[in-house]
Amino acid sequence: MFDDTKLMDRKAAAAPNRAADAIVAELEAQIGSGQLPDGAFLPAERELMAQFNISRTVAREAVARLAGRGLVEARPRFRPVVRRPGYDAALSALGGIVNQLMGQAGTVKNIYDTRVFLEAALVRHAALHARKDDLALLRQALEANEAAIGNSAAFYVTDIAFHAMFYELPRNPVMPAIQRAFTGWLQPHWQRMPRSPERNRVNYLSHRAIYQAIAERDPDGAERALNGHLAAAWEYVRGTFEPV
Amino acid sequence: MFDDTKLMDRKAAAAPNRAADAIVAELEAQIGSGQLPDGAFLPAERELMAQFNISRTVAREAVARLAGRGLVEARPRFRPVVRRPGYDAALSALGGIVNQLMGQAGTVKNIYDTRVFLEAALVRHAALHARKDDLALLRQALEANEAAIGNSAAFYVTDIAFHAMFYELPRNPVMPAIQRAFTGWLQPHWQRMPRSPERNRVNYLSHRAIYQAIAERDPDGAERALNGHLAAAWEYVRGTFEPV
DNA sequence: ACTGCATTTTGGTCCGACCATAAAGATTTG
DNA sequence: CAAATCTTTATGGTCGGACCAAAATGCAGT
Repeated sequence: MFDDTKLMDRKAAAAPNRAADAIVAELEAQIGSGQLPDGAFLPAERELMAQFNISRTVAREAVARLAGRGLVEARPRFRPVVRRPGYDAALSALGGIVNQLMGQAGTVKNIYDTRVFLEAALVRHAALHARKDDLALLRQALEANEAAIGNSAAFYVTDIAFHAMFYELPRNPVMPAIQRAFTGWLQPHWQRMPRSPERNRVNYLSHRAIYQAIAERDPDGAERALNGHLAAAWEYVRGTFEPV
Repeated sequence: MFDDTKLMDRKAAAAPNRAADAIVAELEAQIGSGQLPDGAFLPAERELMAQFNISRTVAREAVARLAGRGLVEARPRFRPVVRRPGYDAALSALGGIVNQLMGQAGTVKNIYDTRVFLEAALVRHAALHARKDDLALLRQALEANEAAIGNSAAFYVTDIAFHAMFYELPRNPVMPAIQRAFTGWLQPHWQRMPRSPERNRVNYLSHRAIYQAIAERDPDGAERALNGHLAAAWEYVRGTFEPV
């Protein structure tokens, strides 16, 4: 049709903007409106050129922009795929920067403290509001954790799964996403932590204490148990990245 | 010279990667190590070309990548400036995606609930651990809030400032950043909320109740007051974006 | 219907060029 | 001499065309 739209967009953008901005906005809208459904291929770069009367440079930049925002998944030589963003995608967008932050002193501690703070509130919430089936799932996770004491790799997995229960309980999809983000960021440090069945047993006992406090509807006890558990874990791993 | 470096980089990248990745990694490292201090100019694109034996295309993509991650600030026609990332930069990187998420049903509620959940834990923490000077600051914020009851715009600001105190108290720099992120995301909705001195007074009274509970070292009371306050606020604004 | 090869698409990279503006330098002016 | 103004240069933004390698596709042969 007419490319009046393009010209108008350029003018509408008062500040000296990039040409790609208009394309990004348009594609963004199409993704948001479902016109480009999740999983669909983004128009090929050469198609975008024709559609928007732009050079390939701009088309590529627009796609790169969208990829940076997580709206499309652009693997090196594959057709970019539309990814309707979820909470995980959002949090994972943080990944890069957080990893950079991790290089700075005190960052790991700050992030870990934040996690502890949130999780303390979560166990408290669990103690107050967990339903019977929630408790059953929690117990199940606890038992899986116990069964894995002898296998440090499996223990790590069940450990995370146990903690994950707390994030599931509020039934707010943001919470599990936050947990996945936390574990992802802290994983590199945690994996350097020496593990052993003895150590696993200690952690398991902590988990059990937390579970019992929750089952007894004792928020303070649960919070205390969790804080003790995570404080101990911190002491155990701090040496691995703070060469003080 | 030789483009051996380039070729080697290509090989070093096991998977069929983008050439820009190597440059991104290098610049990232230089930023992290302080070799490129905060506020410094990034090498010009044509310099990067020479330095890394790459085409301008790749140089530009690398810069764009860094800009996407928030490590450099690339305003349209200005030299890109190095920005050592902080917690704010990290969370602001979420902005784009979250805004996209906001278009989906239930997202605002989920994010708001997360905020409420966290803030409840924060007032509880405040009630238990606030020091005298903390309380003084909190009282000060409360009084500023009271003084602004007649001016809705000012009230909005002091409202946020009052809540901000809770995020400051744990002295974990992540918390204030989270608050700024929350307020930034929710702001568009909140601003559509009708405001009035009467409404402001109600909110102020809620704030005062929270403050009093904290001053009395009553975590449960503080949490209850906050939850009531924010639940009421939610009821008040839900109509503005859920056309149910 | 399946397999394996040939063709076409498509993203990745390079090159060279031009423009507009920001930054820097030279020049005029008060 | 300093300030304002003009001129040059540096730099990012965009364009068009080209080539490559890998992915996707089509086709042939079994």
